[in-house]
Amino acid sequence: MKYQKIRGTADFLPDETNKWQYVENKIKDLLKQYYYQEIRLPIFEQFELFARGVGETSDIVSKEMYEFYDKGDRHLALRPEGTAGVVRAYVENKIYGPEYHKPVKYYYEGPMFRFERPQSGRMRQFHQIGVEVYGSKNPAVDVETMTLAMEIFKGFGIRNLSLVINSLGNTESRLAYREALIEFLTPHIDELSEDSQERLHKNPLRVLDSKDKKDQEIVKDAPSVLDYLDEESKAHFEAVKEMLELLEIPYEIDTNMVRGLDYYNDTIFEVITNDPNFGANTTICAGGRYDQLVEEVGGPTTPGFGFAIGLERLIMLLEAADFDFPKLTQLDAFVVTIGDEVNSEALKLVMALRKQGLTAEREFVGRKPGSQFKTADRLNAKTVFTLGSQELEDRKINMKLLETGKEVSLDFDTIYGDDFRKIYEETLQKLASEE
RNA sequence: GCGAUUGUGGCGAAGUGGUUAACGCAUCGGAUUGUGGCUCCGACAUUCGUGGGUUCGAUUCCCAUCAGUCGCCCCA
Repeated sequence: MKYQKIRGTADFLPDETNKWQYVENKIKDLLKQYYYQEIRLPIFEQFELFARGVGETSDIVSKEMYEFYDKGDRHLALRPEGTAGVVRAYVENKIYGPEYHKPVKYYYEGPMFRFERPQSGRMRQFHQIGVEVYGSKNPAVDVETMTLAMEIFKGFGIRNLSLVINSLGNTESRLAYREALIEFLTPHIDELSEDSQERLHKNPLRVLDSKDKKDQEIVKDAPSVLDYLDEESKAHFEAVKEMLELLEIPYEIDTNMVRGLDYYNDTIFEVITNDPNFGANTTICAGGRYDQLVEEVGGPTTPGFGFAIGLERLIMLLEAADFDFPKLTQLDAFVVTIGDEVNSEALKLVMALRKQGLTAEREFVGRKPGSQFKTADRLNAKTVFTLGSQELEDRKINMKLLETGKEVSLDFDTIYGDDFRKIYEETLQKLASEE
């Protein structure tokens, strides 16, 4: 094979896109109810935006970004996540201005890029749908947004969902906690896994969610972030919990849950499923509050809250659960052709059917009638119109309902008439009710 | 970046250091000059991911490379 797709990318053939369209549409419908509006942004941005926004030390920036210089020697990167770009657009377009109703609620959808080792549910080009809310520190924003995340998954009938929350507090308290954590872990350094030993000084919070059994054992007794929150953060977290209870949304607190991206503060959350079809606990959605990022990117102090859903993972989950994706395309009519001499009339016929709003396809390659019927069957066509030289001569054609095998003869004049759509529907009814 | 594993027609899958590379599905043709889901017959890989090496001979052994899958790291 001469050319093959780049590692970690995927071709989505119609069987797949059918599922994707269904899932995307369903999510977007729900987003509209929450008054989210779509924002579409470039796939590449200045490298610096991600470096500053996501955090220079994060793995995403330091080793997983697709970065390059264009012919104008600009240092660019393919977006590894959606939030930084949305924040940039928010600032650049001065959405913070008074004419925009606050909070501003945007959603985005599209491909993201990370140079990682491909694995199930993890591509180098992958897709996220995410939401961002700007301009309110109200804990109700946190709760509304987390609720939305949960509702999206519930809408697909996914069971065994849990909402896991935590609070990181503000910058100062996080620093204080970081110190305390290093102090706690240092005496155990020899017992920690190799990975965690490395993390200890680079990003000690990451030790908290190590998968290593021994690490987990040690970390169990580690100090909790929640004990380091200041009054404001504490009140905020309390309010969030109360509102979740008010809405009767079950949640768990995991004080060891942290974030890979550096910009979060206060509330962070994940939606986790332990659907038996899907293996172990899997995070399908993650997000939280980021009150410094807009300022970091050059705008006025503006609180933010958001989350992103990995679409590949969501669809994998649905497939594993044998989710019944409705077919988005249904062929109303298939035109069977017999003989070359009907070629032009078949074209005219199929166009006329489409003009009536019907979904129609015809035979193009001149196979034998039996095969054409088989195809019509396989394409799940409702009806078949059989066009041969006899029909051409008589100006009449048979319309057959595949389900029952019943046929009726129609004049060309009727089919080419302006109100054929109505006649078509009535004929369908009639054929279906016949013995 | 690390580790494991796999790579044979459109798909699934057997197989072997020597040459006719099973079989199933799908597809196409015929039995049945123009009507579907059954049956029967026939066709369909100058070739076993790619490149190199060992050998008289390699799809089979070795090396490299590309790709898939799974785990670690990381993350949605």
